Amino acid sequence: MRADARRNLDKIVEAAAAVMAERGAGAPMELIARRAGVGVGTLYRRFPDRNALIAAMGQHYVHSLAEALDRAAERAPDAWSGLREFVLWAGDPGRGALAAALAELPDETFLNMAEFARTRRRWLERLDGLVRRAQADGRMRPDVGTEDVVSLMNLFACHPDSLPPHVAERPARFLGLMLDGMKAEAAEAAGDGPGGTGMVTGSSRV
Amino acid sequence: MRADARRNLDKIVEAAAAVMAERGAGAPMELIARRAGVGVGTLYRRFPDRNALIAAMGQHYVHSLAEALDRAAERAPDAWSGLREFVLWAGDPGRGALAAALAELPDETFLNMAEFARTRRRWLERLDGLVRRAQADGRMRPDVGTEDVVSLMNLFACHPDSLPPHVAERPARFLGLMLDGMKAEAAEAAGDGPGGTGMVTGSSRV
DNA sequence: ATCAACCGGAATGTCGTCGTCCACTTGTGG
DNA sequence: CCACAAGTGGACGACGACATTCCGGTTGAT
Repeated sequence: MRADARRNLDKIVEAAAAVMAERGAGAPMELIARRAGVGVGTLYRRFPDRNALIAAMGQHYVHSLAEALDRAAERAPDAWSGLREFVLWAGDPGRGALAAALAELPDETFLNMAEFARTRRRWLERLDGLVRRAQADGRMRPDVGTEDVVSLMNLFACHPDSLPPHVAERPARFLGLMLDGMKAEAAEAAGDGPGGTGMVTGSSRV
Repeated sequence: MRADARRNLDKIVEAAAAVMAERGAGAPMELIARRAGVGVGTLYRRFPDRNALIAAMGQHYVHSLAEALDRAAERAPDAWSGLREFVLWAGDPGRGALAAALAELPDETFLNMAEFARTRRRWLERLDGLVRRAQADGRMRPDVGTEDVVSLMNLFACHPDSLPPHVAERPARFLGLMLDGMKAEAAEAAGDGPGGTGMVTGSSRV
């Protein structure tokens, strides 16, 4: 691979991440190309179609999640604070938009992404461990679960443009409110809870 | 106005409300027409452009909000439960999408909508009263305010298609979590709160 | 019975985006 | 320094999704 080609590839990946974060998976290819300072032709030679590009983004994304979780877990004084910090970080719309993009991807795209799946699973397991610890510590309600944390993280995972302005401006406020709602102290007195029969069971996004 | 024309008008209004609720303000006019069992021509004769249609929807919407609030307030045993019930009702994405549609409207559209503004103000005042009462009762944290309640209500006010599936399926779970986070018991121990210096001050949607 | 009001939806025009293609430029090995 | 394979950019044709117009046919009211 020629040196300039390599450089362009890097620029494209970077630009794609940025553009998709702010406009979603459907962002015009030309926008991405321009942001990378490159012609559409170049973009299409590297990634034959949009899905190829998104898939490449996915690798990055899931790795960064796993890393962030580990970091939060080891730095925080206890499981619950670690969880809180992580959710606040990961729930930022800019990051979430990429998750949304990945979720829109047709399944075929993932056929040969074994590593992706592996990383994802490991990450989920660690998250689950953290949740259990927080609950064991008596800091977190027992009637919310790992799935809820994941949901929370992905709550605002859509194009920032389609988020109500209140949220786009201060996502952390709402995430914080929900985290407060997950604290042990906030457990319902009677039938006043988050309104469900336990866990959210749908498939998650990330 | 001829009887059949009148009938069609009603059908259009009803269909527009339904379609906009599920597809946002930008929903194809033809879709609305078809849902109403009417040709696009008819739709355009009644409402010269999309904004006219949205404005008409707005009247309905704000009235229904005001009514619902009154209902909740008088039926609930106390201010906090009334608030909770109202938010759960009003925060449903189907309803919220119309609010989003209204918010997208260019300002000129509202020039001659004095009644709209009046109803809106009255509604906001009552909501504020309810919040104060809930706080006075010691059921609601003092560091969240009316604006937050409104934000909450409009949190999921966007086209359901662009909501993460988790949310679209169970909006009440997340609303419930946030409401729990607003309860007095969930107040932060120290710097652990919803992450802000008080109220959200941006302009609200409804 | 008459006719103005009303209707449906085909037709037209616009817009934004995709993905291809090729004439031109540039890095690199000899 | 050269020759040429590798790489580049962006004009271009095709497309699909929509808004809006227009008019021949239909229907309610008198």
